[in-house]
Amino acid sequence: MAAREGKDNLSEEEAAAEIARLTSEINHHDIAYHQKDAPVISDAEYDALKSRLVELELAHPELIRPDSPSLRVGAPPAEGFAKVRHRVPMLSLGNAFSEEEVADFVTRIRRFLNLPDEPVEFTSEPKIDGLSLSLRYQTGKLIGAATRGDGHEGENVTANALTIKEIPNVLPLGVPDLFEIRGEVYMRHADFDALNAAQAVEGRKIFANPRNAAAGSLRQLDPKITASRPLRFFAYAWGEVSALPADTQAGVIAVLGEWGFEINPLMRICNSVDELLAHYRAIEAERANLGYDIDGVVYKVNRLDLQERLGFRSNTPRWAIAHKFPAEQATTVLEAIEIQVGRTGALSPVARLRPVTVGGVVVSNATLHNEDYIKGIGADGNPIREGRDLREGDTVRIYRAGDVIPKVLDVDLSKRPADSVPYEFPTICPACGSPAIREPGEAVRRCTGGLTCPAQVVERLKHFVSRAAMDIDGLGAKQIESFWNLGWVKEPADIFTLEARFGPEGSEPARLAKLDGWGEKSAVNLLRAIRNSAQPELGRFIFALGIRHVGETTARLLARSYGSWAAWRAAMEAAASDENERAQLLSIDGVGTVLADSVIAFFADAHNRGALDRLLIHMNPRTAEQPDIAGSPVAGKTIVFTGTLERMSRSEAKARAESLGARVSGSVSARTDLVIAGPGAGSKLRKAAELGLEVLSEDDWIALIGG
DNA sequence: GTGCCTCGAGTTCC
DNA sequence: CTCGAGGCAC
Repeated sequence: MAAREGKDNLSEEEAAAEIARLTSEINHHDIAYHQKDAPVISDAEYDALKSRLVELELAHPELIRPDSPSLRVGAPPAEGFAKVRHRVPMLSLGNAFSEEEVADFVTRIRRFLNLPDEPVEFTSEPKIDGLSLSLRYQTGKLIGAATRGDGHEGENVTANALTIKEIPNVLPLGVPDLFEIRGEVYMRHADFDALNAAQAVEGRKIFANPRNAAAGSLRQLDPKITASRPLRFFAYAWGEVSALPADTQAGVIAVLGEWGFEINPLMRICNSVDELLAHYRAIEAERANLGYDIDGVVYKVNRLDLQERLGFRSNTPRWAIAHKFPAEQATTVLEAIEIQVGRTGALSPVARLRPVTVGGVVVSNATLHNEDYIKGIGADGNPIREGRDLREGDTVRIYRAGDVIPKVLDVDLSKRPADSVPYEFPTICPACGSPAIREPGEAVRRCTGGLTCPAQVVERLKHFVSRAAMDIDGLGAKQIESFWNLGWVKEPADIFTLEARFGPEGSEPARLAKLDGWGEKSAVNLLRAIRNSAQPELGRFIFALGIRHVGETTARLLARSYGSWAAWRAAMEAAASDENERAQLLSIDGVGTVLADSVIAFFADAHNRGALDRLLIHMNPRTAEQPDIAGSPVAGKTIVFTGTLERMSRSEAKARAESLGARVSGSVSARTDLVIAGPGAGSKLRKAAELGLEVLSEDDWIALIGG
């Protein structure tokens, strides 16, 4: 190994010692900076430590420690923005596109809160079409600004936010110690036009719309450029806070106005669906005169205690919804219908369109969902659009669903070419030629090729490395595609043997670095990221396996229920022949027969087991983290609710129990720890008595969990 | 069996 | 983002 000394001429031992020293020093400063907010060295000194570490790691990749600060999220390379984790996620809102959906939203809330008749108060305000930003104030000073990103992790744009005039750098005395304010950065029409005119004069980029201009301006690496752009900010929400200055949505927002933020003047309080809809129509009528873009109206439950009770679904709050304006439409020609094969073998038709601008974006592809959608048939077998099947050559109306996803709305039959023929959906897989079968009652036609179908295998590999699964930096769909074509990666385990294939200890220079688009640095980074991914969260790992019916949420549910990989795998393999084990799987609230059988079949398959064995040589999924259960009286217990709950709805009770670390099951068994029975409880209560289980009334339960 | 409510799997463009 | 379908309550 002497030949592999770095260009700094340090020996392996010396380099290792220095890396260890740098690591501990940087960790120390990270803590000082992030947790105590009291840096003890200058940023420049800190950066010097970091770059020395990276330099050593580049020279001695074999010495990179899995806990190296250079790998840490939030400590990125100099280019681009640092990542910031949102302590309170920045979720998106559910959407309503019709008055019925708004009425459903209100009904749902009343039902959840168990207030079928009483009015619930809502705020209603325009939905600004900009980009959301979270501003963190500590003792009244702006200490950080982050974009939404994926909702959990955004980009640190503090330096840029500081240049926006409508964002105060300091709040008045007496504000809570910690206050995260959230709102929308946007650009007014007049400012946008002036900016584009100036850009044109200078021969610079013209922005397609105010939203893009605002986004582009905020994400400038040079804050001076951001400062020169006419950005504005409306405050409308908050994230992590040490105290709240009011107990209603409208009350808190009004206080934000007193603190110096711009708040939207069109916010109103509404007491009924009719009032919400009236306000929606009023805003829609004013839309063209506002001077800035909006794309709908947002309704929120006004009382914060009710918001808290309503809580969150996996990705959206239950207490708010965005009522969207109808989407812009455009007409173009459907030039061809092509078929893509997904990881489950699903054949998905995609429309190739003559490019057309819709809502400021050029669209050339659109999803067609499935066979029936092309035929114009709905799920119930009835035509959605009588006689409106889609044919190549047709003139079609398209729109962007939610202003994002292009969709075909319908056909202009008057423009249909005389020689057009109905589209024939293929019955063999275009990727491998195997028969493509449509199960009775299903909408999707699937390739039966399984592992012999190259399209399915590649898509599964892409899924394995995808963001929500293993999330390996530098290894995305494109890289998987090229490694597959080279024959380097045929199954997940191969990802972990890439290192042996092309260095750093193999051939010199690395074979990877010779490929188009790869340099030595990116190769080293990739290998490091792969090594760094060897201990994934169990839930992510289960999701990565790509078992049918097991998505992100279910994977986490399984991880939480079984705790460790070994326990889960053993249980799933046993469940094939052990009825008790299968019953235990089915007893998990949210797991039914289809899901259970899919998982059991996955583990019964010899090829899958072999691929797992090969993969697990290289990795070790982490045992699932339990929810925050400090002081929780029900942590780790299995709970069953039965009968009618009178003080909260069943879904609310379930959500509360889970947030306290309990496992909510749908059926009573010997493994049940606690049964909460309301009036009208029947068979489950009897069974609980037979088994001698602890049974609580709803009042006891509420007392137990503390209100 | 029916009617929610959620989740999974597919998709676009930048 | 939408659609289809799984899971569960009624």
